[in-house]
Amino acid sequence: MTNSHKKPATINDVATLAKTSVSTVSRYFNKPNMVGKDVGARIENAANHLLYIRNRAAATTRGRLSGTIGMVVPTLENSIFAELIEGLIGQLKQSQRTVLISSNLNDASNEAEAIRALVEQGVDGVILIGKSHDSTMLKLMESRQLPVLCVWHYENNFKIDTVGIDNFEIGYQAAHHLVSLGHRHIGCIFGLSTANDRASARKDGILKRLTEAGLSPPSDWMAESTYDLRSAKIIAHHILAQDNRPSAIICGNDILAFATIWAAQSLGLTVPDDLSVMGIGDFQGAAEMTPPLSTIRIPAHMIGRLSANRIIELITTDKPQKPRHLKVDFEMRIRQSTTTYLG
Amino acid sequence: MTNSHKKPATINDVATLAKTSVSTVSRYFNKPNMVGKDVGARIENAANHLLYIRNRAAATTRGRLSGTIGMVVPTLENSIFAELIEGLIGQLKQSQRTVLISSNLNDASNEAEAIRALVEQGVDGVILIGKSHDSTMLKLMESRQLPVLCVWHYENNFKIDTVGIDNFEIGYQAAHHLVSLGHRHIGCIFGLSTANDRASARKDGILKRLTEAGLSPPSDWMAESTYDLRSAKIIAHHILAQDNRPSAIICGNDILAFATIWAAQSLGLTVPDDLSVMGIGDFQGAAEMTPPLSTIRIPAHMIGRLSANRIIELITTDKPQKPRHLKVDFEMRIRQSTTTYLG
DNA sequence: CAATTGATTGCAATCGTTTTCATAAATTGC
DNA sequence: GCAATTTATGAAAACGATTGCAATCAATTG
Repeated sequence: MTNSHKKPATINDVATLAKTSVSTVSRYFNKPNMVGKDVGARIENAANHLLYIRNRAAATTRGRLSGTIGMVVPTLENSIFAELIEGLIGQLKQSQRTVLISSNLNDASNEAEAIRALVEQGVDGVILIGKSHDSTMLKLMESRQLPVLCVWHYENNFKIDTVGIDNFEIGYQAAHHLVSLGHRHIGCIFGLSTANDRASARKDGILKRLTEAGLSPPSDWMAESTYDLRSAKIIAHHILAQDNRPSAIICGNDILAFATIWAAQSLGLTVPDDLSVMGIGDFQGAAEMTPPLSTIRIPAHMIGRLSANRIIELITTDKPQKPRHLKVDFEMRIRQSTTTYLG
Repeated sequence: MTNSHKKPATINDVATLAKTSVSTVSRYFNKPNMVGKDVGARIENAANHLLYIRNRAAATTRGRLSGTIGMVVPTLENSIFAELIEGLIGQLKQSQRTVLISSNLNDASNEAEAIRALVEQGVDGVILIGKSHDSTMLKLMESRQLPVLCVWHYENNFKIDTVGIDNFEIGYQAAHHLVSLGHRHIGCIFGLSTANDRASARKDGILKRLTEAGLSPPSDWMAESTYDLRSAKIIAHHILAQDNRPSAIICGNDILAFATIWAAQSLGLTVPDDLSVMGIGDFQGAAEMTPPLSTIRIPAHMIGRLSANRIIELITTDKPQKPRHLKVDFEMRIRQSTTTYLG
C-alpha cells in the first residue's frame, strides 16, 4: 500500500501514477469538466491510492485564494460570540472555506498583532467585531485590497462594511420596556463603555429613553461592569443592598442581567416582585433560568451567516465597491423577570 | 507614499529598495543576527515603508512550517470549549502561532471533512476533542507524520497523545460526593453516551460508584440528554414531576445541572432542601447562580495551555516519539446545591 | 475531402519564498 | 604580514501548485 515513511504525495506523483501530466491533474481538481472521463477516473484512483491532498499553500503562491477567512474576537467565552462563529463556520463550510480565529483575549491592544498574523497566513478576508480598530492595520488591509467586514455593530455610513444590530436602538428599546411598565426608579448596569463601542452605544440608547421619560437615575443606581459574572454580581449586590434601591434594573447584556438576578436572590429579594430585571442579548439560559429573563434577542447565528455571505461577495467581486451596511433586526423576548411597577 | 492600488510588496521589492538581495532580506526576517547591522536597518526601513508582510504560503512551499495549528471542536457554544481554546490561543501566541478552528457543529460525521480541510491548509499539527475519530483521517495524518493530539480526555496507553482529565474518575467522584452525603435515592442525567466518549466514561464512573454503594436507580430516574438547556430542562422536569422522585440528581455536566436546578425551581422545589444537584465542569455561572452549584472543576484553560505546549513539542522534534499522556487534575467545588440526605 | 471547429492534453513559465553553495571581505593567529 | 578562519552577502535552484499557449485529434461542416 502506501509508504508511511515517505513524503506526502504531490500533484506530480499523482500525474505519474495516472499516466498524465500535472496540468491535467490540476485541472481535474479545479475544473473537473474540462478533463476527459477516463483520464479523470485514473486521476481519481491515483489520488486516492496515494492519499493525495492538495497543497493550498502552493496554489496560493500562484495567485489562487487561500480559502480561509480570518476573524478576531474579543473573547470566545462570551457564548454569543461563539454562536456568531458557529453561524459563520456553518455557512462558509458550504463553499469549502475555513476560519482562522484569533482572540484579543479581551485586550484591544492585541488586535493589531492578531490581524497581522492573519494577513501573513494569507486569509482572503478579515472579519472584526465592532468598529474601533487599529488604523495602521486598516490601512494595510486597504492597500492590499483585502476585504474587511465589521460585524455585530450596525452603522450606516461607516467606512467599512458592517453587518449587525443597531446598539443604540436596542438600548433604547430595552429601557422603553421598563418605562412602559411604569417603572420610575430604574438602575443601570452598563458594559464598560471605554473598552467597547457596542456597550457605549447601548448606554446612550438607554439614557436617551430614560431622559425622554424625565428620569435621571442617581449615580449610585448606575454602574459599569466588565462582562463577567463574578464582578457583575458584586456590583449588582452593591446597588441592591442600599436602603433606597431601584424597582428595576436594566443591564447592558445578559451576563450582567444574570448576575443581577442572582445578586437579588442572594439578598433575599424576589424577581420580579421586588425587582424587575431587563437584559440584552438572549444568551443561553435566559429562557430557562428562574425566573426566565426578559431580554432582547440578538440573532447571532444569523449575523454569522450573513457575514459569511457578505465577505464571500466582497472576496469574489474584484471591483472595490461602496461599503454596504446590513442591519439585522432584534426581537423583544419578554419573559418573567420584569413586571409592572407595583409601587 | 505607498501606492494603494498596487500589488502587495514582495520580498523582492524590499530587497530592491534596501539595495540588497532577496536572500539577505529573507535571512533578516528569519535569523536576524546573521545579517549586518546597517543592511538590517535598511531592510527594516524598506519593509516598513512598503507595508511589507511576508507571505507565509510561499514560505511553506519551500518546506517551512505554516505556523498554524488546526483544531476541530464539537461545538463552540459550550463555554468550556471556548475556555479551552482561549488557553490554547494565548499560549500559541507566544510562539507566533495561530489557530485554525473548525467545528463539527455537533455532528461527528462532519469531522473528517473538517480535518481534511485543515490538512489542505497546511496546518503543522491537529488537535481533536476526545478519542473517537475517523480512521481514514487518522491514517492520513500518520502517513504525513502530522502531529495529532487528542485533548479533553485522558487515557493511558492510547495510541495518540492525550492531554485531559480522567472522565471515569470524575464521574466516580461526583457520584461519591452524593453517596457520602447519605443519599440513597439518586437520579442521573447523562450526556448522550452514543455521541461522545467523554460522556460515556463519566456515566461508567458514576454507575460504578452507585453500584459499589449498593444502589441501582430505577430506569425512570435515569436519562440521557443532549448538552442543551432546553431539552435538558424538559428531561429533568420529567424525572422530577413523578410522585416518587429522587432526593439527589447527578448530572453529566453543568449544563445538565443548571437545567435540573431550574426544572426543580419551576416545579416549586427548593434546591438543595428538596433536591440535591451535582454537576461536572464548573462552567461559567456555576459559582454565581442561586443556589451556587456543587460541581467538579475541569481546568479547561490549563488543558488548553498544556495542549499548546505539547503540540509544539511534537511539531518541533522531528523524531516520532512514543505517545505521551498528560493527566490534568480536577478539583471538587462543593457549594450549596448539595446537602446531606434529610430523610 | 479539405477546412474549420471544439475538446483534451502537455509544455513551460510563474508565484514569493527559503536555502545551499560559492565568493568576497573582514578578522584572527602566529 | 600571510595563511586560516570567520562573517556577510548574492546567485540560483528548489518548493508544489496554476495557467497561457500551442499541439493533437476527432468531429462537424460545406
